[in-house]
Amino acid sequence: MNYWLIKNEPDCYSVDDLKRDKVEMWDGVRNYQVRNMMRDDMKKGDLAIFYHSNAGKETGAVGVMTIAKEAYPDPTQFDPKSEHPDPKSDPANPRWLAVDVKYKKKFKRLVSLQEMKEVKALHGLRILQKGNRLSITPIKKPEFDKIVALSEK
DNA sequence: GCCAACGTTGGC
DNA sequence: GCCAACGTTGGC
Repeated sequence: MNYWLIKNEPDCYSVDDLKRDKVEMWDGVRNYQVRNMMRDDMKKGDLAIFYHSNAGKETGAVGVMTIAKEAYPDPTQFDPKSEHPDPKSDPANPRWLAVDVKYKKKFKRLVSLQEMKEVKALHGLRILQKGNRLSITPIKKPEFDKIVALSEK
């Protein structure tokens, strides 16, 4: 059982959108480190914190989702009309992967980035480190639990 | 909107 | 295989 932090710009797709849709294909990942983690380490049933990035005062952890389907070829890489087509990807050996995520819950309140920075137990989070740009990062169970606990305060 | 950090690209 | 240029990310 692994734990993750998955970030996204809420203008693009927010926790409210996931609440409405219940299950969503998490596509558009075009970073090799993230792809490798999806391929090698993401298992069905894993839990993930939903994090809103680039959202001003609303930046932070907003909810929980589960991995509903393990990595499979991301169809958007072959769609010229998608946001991130990759003409160099070979359909016989797709370069990019997607997973399905399922809505679990929306936090009663935002756990802001600033608040997470002030909590010692969360200092190991890669999301808090300068220059971190990975859209999906592994976290530890105590970190996951701490963020959930903060949301219930 | 600015800018620092980082990944990717492509010329050599 | 190096590295400068470029594009993107994301906090502020």
